[in-house]
Amino acid sequence: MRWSEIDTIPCPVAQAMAVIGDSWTILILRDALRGATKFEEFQRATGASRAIIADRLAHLVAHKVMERVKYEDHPPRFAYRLTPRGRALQPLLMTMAHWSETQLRGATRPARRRHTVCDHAFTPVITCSHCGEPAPPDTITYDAPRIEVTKRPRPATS
Amino acid sequence: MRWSEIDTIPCPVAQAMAVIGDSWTILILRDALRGATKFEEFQRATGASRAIIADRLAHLVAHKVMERVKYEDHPPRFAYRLTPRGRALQPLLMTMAHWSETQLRGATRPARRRHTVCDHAFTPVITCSHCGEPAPPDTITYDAPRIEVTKRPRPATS
DNA sequence: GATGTAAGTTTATTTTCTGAACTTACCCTC
DNA sequence: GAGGGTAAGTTCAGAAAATAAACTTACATC
Repeated sequence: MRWSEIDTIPCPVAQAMAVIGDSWTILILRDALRGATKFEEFQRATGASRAIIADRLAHLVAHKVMERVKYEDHPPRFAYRLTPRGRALQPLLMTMAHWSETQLRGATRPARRRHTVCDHAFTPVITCSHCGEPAPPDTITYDAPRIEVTKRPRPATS
Repeated sequence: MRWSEIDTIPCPVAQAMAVIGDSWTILILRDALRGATKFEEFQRATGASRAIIADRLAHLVAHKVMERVKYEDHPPRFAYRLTPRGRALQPLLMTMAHWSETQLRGATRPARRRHTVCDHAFTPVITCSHCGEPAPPDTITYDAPRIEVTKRPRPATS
């Protein structure tokens, strides 16, 4: 199976990867969440080739993660802005950064996130929408385990 | 810049992508979190080519996200298991699946997650480690905005 | 003896990426 | 008014990576 066909897999993770899973795309989204909007900004900040930036931005626009808006007519200039769907990726990027900071000992010191509600430095904690308590991996089960869709030949009737 | 060089970028997100950002890798991790351990399981569940599975598993092992353990000597058989570092990716995958389920209208119906602490269906909510309240994107600021590391020539003193 | 399973490796072909230059269109400075 | 800068791409040839399919080793089962 080709990578370009992952969007045919009926799985939420695969569907997400079809939209944001290409190489460089996450870095583009990282920069968009930091405020980048221009083609050149994405190119410089990511370091990817211009052809890749053009391709990935078009892909994100096609999937309504970003929108392309003209902000100047002569000469034509465009800004790429996150849509609500794109802004909804912030928790994903934050979770990824947190994993990186806690699990990989790189040369990067942790970002200092501040919660403006309580005005304190914090780390993200995933909790349960029902009881509000933390929901670490070992406290989670799935009600309807995913069923492996296997094609089995139907017994011939003719 | 080549994709194989992202690991040189001093940014937590880029460092994470260097470890888990290749195409197919997230699907391999998805299956590992679902309980897959064998080479053939990963190959069948993801649909990627055998060469890709071999390459990606080796990469994950090299970065201590998975470990390769022999579970049979004659003939040699190996299992790939998540390390603590790998299991720590569960929140990332869950956040991704949640984004997909809420933001993409695919043919995939939402997984029914259950929190065993309160025994209720739930959705993941990111909260603040300090006050415990939800920390949506618009309540988060950064204390030390990332500084662009630019080399500027030191004024000559001789 | 043939088939199946498991864990890969090898190979030829196809696809994608990279770096660099090129294009259009305007503005600013000397 | 010539040259340089900015912005948003496109084009192209060469390099790198992915793909499908076959092959390998080693055993177990039919």
